[in-house]
Amino acid sequence: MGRSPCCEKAHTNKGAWTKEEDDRLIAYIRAHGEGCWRSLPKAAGLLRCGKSCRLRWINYLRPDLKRGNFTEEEDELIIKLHSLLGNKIHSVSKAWWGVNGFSWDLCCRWSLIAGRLPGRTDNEIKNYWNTHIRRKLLNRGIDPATHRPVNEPAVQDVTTISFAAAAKEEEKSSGGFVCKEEKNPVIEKCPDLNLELRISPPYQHQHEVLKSGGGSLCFACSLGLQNSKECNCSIGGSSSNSSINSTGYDFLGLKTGVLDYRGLEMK
DNA sequence: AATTTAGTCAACCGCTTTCAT
DNA sequence: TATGAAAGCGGTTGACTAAAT
Repeated sequence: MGRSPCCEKAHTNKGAWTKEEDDRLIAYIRAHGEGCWRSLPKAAGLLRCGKSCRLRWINYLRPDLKRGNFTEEEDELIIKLHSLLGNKIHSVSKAWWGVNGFSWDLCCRWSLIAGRLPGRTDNEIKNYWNTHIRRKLLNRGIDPATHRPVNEPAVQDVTTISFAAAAKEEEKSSGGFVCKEEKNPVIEKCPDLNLELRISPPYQHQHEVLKSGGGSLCFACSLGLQNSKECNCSIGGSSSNSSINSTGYDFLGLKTGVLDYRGLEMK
């Protein structure tokens, strides 16, 4: 059953990589390409776990990495993307995202943000956020977690939707399997979850319009934010700014094609 | 010059999802 | 269908360096 173990943990090096290890890894990947991390260490003559090799390559050795300082443009893009993707929507159960047609990928913010910044890694962006941007936002008087002004009173009694609670209730009464798609969500108060980023099931109307060649979704709509102020496409409910959409620009000031969330899939 | 403190970032850890068996 | 390892992710740690005292 299952696969064989990836490596013998007792015989693997840990800690900082040496120049020799780097060279071996680079040489091996140049010759054989990326992938099959499990067998790579042995094949490359490295006393490292495959996981460690993958991390070293992705975060440090990849030739397409852009080393050096982040530009002002990159800073702003990270902030904007984080404001959209960085909310704590993890608090909604993964099961719910799955059964309701959402991709859980949308919650993996650092990798998504990294996907929009060529040559930057999720680890690098994560570190940069924690060491630079967080402070930068605080200096601007903005809470880096919520992207709201720091002195703005905290939103109390944030209403959240717990599908887990509904499922649990049903599980109790039915004594077994629950088809979550049929359950009504239970509205509960949950002070620790800020759902500034609104979520909703896929919007059928959008697909109808798209099918009939009526236009393309803006980035916000693609994330289920069609009723939000970020929406600027002709399909979204709140915005009447169809002229913006017709130019193909989304709220980030970039071409929709660039930030179409279908292009935000995992690396 | 020595010590302490703060900042940076590579690497590790633990978790979830995916996929081979 | 069940099982368990691989892959991939975000959070955290700790070694290192620079600045302050």
